Amino acid sequence: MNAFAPTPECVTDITPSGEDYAIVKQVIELITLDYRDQPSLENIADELGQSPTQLQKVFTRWAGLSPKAFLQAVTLDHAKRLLGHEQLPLLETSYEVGLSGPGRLHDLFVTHEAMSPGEWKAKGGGLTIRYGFHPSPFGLALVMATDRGLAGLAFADDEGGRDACFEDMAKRWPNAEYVPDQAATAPYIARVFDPDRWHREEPLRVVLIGSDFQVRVWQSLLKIPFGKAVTYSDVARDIGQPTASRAVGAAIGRNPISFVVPCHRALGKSGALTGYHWGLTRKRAILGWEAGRA
DNA sequence: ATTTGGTGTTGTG
DNA sequence: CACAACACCAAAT
Repeated sequence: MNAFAPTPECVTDITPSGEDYAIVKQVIELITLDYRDQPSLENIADELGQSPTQLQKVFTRWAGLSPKAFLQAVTLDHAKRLLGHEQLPLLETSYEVGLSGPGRLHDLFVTHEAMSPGEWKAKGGGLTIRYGFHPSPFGLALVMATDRGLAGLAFADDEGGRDACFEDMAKRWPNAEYVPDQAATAPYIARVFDPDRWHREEPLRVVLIGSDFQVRVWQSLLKIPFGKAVTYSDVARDIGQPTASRAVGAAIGRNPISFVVPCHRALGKSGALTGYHWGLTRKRAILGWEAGRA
């Protein structure tokens, strides 16, 4: 059960226990399934065998958003609104708005640097990657870092999912050396999920380790302003390969630094939420979380 | 509503 | 070096 790594005790406990996450997850699933019926808090609590007040409290603490607000935020209508409340905003224009609009919340102030082609070909050879598991608002998170910055962020579904999660990440750079080091990764977690620190403090350094094409796609995602979304074909157009939307989808799916590189802000052309490497439920949750803070 | 055909890149043999 | 697999999309049933 707990054979993989010692449970983190150095972590600041702003996050709910795994149990809470499990409950919240059910709530989210229920809401997103039945949002058409606009279920009341009572209905939901009934369905899950919880008391309404308790449920309200847990959910709000977890998401910074009441269940009611979340319900509204998460309808398809919301997803479509993200794409642009006027006509479909082409990526260019949303960049304009995102970059030049006064006081507009831009994205995380992330400075990114890609690895050189040589380093990429080495598949992580000669690279030391420190990693650790930490609780996060969206479940247990696996953080990976090199001395040049944050390299990977993934989500594990439950305790048993740790190994699978680590495998999934580690096979991306098979020749790297992996060292468990909670102390090194803890600072990243603290910053990444605290929106107040995104633009004031010094920028977050990340390293994008991937093929040339993938890196271009990820850089394009980083330009999407907070609280906005784009379609896969928008991204394809932005990187100068307008017919490559499918390839873009594949590349987005391999994004190693989830949440930081906002792959959750990529939607299908109709505004429908399409896939997510760590589960559609989590994608909805993240979008809802952002909607509550926009 | 569903199906079908055209896509670019990547991982595998 | 070919080939199947993809978090897609538009056009034709």
